[in-house]
Amino acid sequence: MWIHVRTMDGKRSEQIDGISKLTKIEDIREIVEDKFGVIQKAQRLFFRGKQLENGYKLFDYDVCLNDIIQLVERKPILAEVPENSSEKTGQTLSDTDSGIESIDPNLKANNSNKPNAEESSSNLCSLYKINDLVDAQDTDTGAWFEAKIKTIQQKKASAIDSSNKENTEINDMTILYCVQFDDYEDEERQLEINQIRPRARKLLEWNDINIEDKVMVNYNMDKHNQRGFWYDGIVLQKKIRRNKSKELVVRLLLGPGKELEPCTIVFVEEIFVIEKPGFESGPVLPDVKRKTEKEPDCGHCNDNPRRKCKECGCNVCGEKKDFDKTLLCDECNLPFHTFCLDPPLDSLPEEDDWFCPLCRHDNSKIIEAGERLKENKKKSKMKSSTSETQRDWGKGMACVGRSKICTIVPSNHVGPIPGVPVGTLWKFRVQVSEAGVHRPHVSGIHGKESEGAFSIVLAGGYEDDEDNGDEFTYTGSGGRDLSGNKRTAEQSCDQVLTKSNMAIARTCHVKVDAKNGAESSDWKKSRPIRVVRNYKGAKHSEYAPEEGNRYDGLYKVVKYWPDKGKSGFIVWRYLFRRDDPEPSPWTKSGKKRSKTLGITMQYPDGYLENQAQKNANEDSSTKRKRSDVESPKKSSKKAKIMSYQIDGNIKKLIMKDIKNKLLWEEGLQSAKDGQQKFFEKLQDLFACVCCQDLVFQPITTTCNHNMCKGCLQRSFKAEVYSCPVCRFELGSGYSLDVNDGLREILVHLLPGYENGR
DNA sequence: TCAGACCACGGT
DNA sequence: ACCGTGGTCTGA
Repeated sequence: MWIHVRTMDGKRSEQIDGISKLTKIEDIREIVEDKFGVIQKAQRLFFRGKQLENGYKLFDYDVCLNDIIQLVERKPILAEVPENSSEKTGQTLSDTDSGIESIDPNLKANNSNKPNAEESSSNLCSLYKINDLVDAQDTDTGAWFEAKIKTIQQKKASAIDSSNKENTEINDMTILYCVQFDDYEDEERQLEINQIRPRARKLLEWNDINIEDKVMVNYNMDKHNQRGFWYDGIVLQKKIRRNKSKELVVRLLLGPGKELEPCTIVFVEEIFVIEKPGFESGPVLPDVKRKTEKEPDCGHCNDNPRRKCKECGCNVCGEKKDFDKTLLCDECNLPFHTFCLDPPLDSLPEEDDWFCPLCRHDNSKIIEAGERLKENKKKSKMKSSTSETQRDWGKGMACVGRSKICTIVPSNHVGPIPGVPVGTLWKFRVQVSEAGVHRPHVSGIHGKESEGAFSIVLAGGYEDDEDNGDEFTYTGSGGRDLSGNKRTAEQSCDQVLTKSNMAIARTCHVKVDAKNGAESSDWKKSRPIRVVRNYKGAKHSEYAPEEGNRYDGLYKVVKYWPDKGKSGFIVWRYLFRRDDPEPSPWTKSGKKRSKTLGITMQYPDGYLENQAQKNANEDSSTKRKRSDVESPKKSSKKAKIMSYQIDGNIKKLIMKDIKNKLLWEEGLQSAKDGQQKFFEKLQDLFACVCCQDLVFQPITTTCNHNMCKGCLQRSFKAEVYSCPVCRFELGSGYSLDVNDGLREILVHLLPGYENGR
């Protein structure tokens, strides 16, 4: 597997090859140190807002193929603390409450029941005190995190503005607050007063939210519809959709001069009031943790500090205190108070490893190190977490997920996928799924019993299937015992005409007969099914591709019938016949067409680089064997790629779409690189800035930007009358006229794309 | 070298 | 909750 690491500013990006989903974070750090020259300790790695911690695997964070991890270099602490001042105010928190020191006697620490220290220091005038629970802004991301003030320090004299020199009183501007983040305990930051405020705990009712209000919202930079971090934002739009769902669009404030808009907020029930500085305002609210993307560390008690928990608190008494007197078992990783043990320990053990009573006596029940990870319902049920297998399944393409999804047509689309010509080749099934041609990852049939089948794959799983190219027989699925996560097995019972078997039968233009099967008297009226041939079909078929998977066009079911297979059990058979205007890829004209279209084997992004890296490593380690490992693209004789010929009528329409003249120029240019490139570009050029999908009922504004009519309407209903792309003021009277020319072009180029909307 | 074991993912 | 015409690792 391979992933990418990118610096937060996006200036540098590197592909990391040859890793596994089971690769540990510390190993990633080592590679990052190599490639970026950032020492491991200074690396902060983020993925979907989560900070990656050593000891965990990529899999634990759902890092998948081609995902991008962001790298932030931890900045050295800038401020120095004068020696005398550190004695007075810069006290660090010791293990008891005695370390709390009040700086301003008038302000009471909001979480301390200790009376204020009489001998509080000097003339410091601060809004906060040590141990105050605050929201603190992370300067790298601009997000606010729940944190606690650990120390309060005075800035070094030289750092103080010279104009303040006369002023001997120390004010808030000259104080640095050292805070510790709740979720990242090893993170300490020195922040200024404006980066700290009381924790947001007051929820805002929908009706109390007004345009232009500054509020605190949850937003995920990568996956906009998922939970992320907490940011400040200015409300731009507020809307209730017809289905009563609410929508809030904000401009995120990420720090001085850093803003981001428009951002659609998903968690509209969790809009918080931004607290005024200081704790003088009103009673202290109960401290209930805001939900962030990070899952609770303890799935048992949800990190509720008031709940006794034998998972994250002492395993004997459940209390969550006296952590300095807590031992962690080296095997089960559970915490134990020294004084709760039987017999209790007076001091911490000398040895590096310590085992709890249970693990010490029972050597048979050794739990793997790193086995006790974050509780994750789904993952804990998975085989990998229950069996003690050492198998590294995470390296290759067998267990990868999709990294793209086809949205130009709905998943139940019948007929060809626009922009995917007959003959298109993909190395892996997962890519066929990504392209939308055959969506299931493993299964050979895509269809619903109620809706019929959409596509099938011929992969030679049934040896008595016959393939004559333009006509073939196909066997249904089922009737096998696949327990144990197997893919194939002997036929062990009869197949029935249900589920996907029924789905295929339904497409046949004849009344369904689940008992005897049926034959259509007019097979051309059957519904078309996309057919993909896999190289494994070569076992019994001469029409299978040499490598990977090939889209062979549309076929229709002529008839289907139950048949006694070699095993003696009933299987369902189907006769498919080709009915597609595009020539079959194995014919002369088909081959020619493939050539002129410039069809080459498609590999996943980064695959060739990864292979090259792999080969380079092998060569350097075993120099003796110089077997030229298949270099997938031997472009010795460069086939001339024919530029994609756009239909004359469509070209005329394009010429008429004057508002998008520049975009079309770019689009037409890419047509010279072939059909594939053209369609990629098309979807890129005409993506709606709001929903990121291809524009639906496109509106082209006076400022020449395109967006869906619905998306712009939403903006208008929230009384925002400017262009979502450039903020050009369109005015409340702006008429939402669909650019019919553009719409017609898109419908012609991408037939079916409107169906799913 | 190859058959067999076996993992997660996406779809119903 | 269940299923499946992938793809890769392992051990004979």
